[in-house]
Amino acid sequence: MSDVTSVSSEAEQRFQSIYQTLRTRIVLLDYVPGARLAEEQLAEEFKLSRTPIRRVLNRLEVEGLLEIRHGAGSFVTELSMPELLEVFELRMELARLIDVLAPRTPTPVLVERLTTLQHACLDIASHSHPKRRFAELNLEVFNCLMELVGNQALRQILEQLFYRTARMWPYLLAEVHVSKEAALFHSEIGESIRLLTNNNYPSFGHLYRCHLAMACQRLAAMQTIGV
Amino acid sequence: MSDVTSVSSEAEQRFQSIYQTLRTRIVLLDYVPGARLAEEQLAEEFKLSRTPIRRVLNRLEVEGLLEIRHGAGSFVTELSMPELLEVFELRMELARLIDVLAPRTPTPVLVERLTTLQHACLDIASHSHPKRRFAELNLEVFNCLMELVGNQALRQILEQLFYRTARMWPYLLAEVHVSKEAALFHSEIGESIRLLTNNNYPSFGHLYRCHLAMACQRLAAMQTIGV
DNA sequence: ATTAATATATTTGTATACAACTTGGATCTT
DNA sequence: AAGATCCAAGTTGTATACAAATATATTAAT
Repeated sequence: MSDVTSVSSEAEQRFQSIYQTLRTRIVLLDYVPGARLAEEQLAEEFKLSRTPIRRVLNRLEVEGLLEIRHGAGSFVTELSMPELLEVFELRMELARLIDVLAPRTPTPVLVERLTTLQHACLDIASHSHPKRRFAELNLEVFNCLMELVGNQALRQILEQLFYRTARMWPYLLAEVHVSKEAALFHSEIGESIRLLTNNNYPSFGHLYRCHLAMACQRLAAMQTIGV
Repeated sequence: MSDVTSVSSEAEQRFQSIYQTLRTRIVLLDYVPGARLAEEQLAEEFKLSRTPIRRVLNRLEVEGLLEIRHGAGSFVTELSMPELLEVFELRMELARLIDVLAPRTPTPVLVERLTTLQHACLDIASHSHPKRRFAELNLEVFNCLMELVGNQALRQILEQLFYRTARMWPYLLAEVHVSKEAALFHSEIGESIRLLTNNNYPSFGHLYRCHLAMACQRLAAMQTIGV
């Protein structure tokens, strides 16, 4: 994605920056579901007028992370379990396509980044805000792995869907289970690295699918929300 | 999609109307690749200011149909053969998922609409503008078929990808081949109807995939464009 | 005549004032 | 006191003036 959206104009850079910032805040639950984002307030924070802010908010609405109501405000959307499961199902099927559609050779620097992130998983439990830290690492790992997707259209879709479900971790995960989940994540990254360094990268999609499937099961086991 | 985007506010209705209008114009080549869309001009046409028009243009840019350049204008994107093939490949794989993820039972009214559209295919050749007519019917048939997709996330994605490739028909198809292509389309719709009325709808995705695959082959056989 | 530089016109991006709408509270009625 | 009504404050949507950037035409230099 960042390859496609090659930063061009000044305005585009600003947009991307604010867009990614707000998206991250939503996904990390800095803005919890139901929270209101005031345009004026954001405009002040980013030292801009409402106009460019509105463009970002509109985009986030299209992506399903915001709901803008005339005269009322822009509200972070709620998570609904049926929707989460639906999107997860789709992500699982799409994962298989990673192997089929133009898989990319992992670079050494990618493997190195993954290894760094894997080690960081060990420190999640001792972090000041474990759940948030876990969500952060989840985000970073995802961004790494997306480099393996050669089909740009697929990549864009996977990204969109990821950000639609990524909130579930800090939202649903009980504080007591964070360390267990972190350990699982650590081993998952390890498996990915082993596969990638053994030149089996064209079956990475399969592995990723497995990880998603297991995550989906754990998700379904968590407390029911939404409809 | 039209179920999800349940028309709400006045502004949202206006947006949807203009958005779909412009998208259709691009897909039907009323706006050819490379053409410039002036905000001021569109604002005049729709009796609005530039502000809501810009929202529409931004959305079309995200969908890959426009490229907006500061100080220069908003230009309809060019078609590139590699991108078309890439998106087609993805659409083919996604088609299979229609059967897996919440397939919907076809309603009698849907079958009736399809039958009407099928008959309309016979009149394409004698139409005043055959290629455009063909593209129109292609659009309408697609909208019908999307009713069979129960997974909303999948539906949204299929729609997005469709509009990214739908332009190829009026763009690449030679005038002499329109009647041949129309006949093929006629029989494809026929096959779909037969399948749907035989209560075999859970395998509709497979059939759709076959149709896409054949279309993709014909596409590849057409004159090379882009890179 | 050709080319480079400049100026002007055109177009998109931003800021801002105002309109449309929603929400919460105050006031009045019963 | 409960409920309905109305008003006012606050928020998003739209229109518009201006800034920033680009493209085109003009002019000057070689």
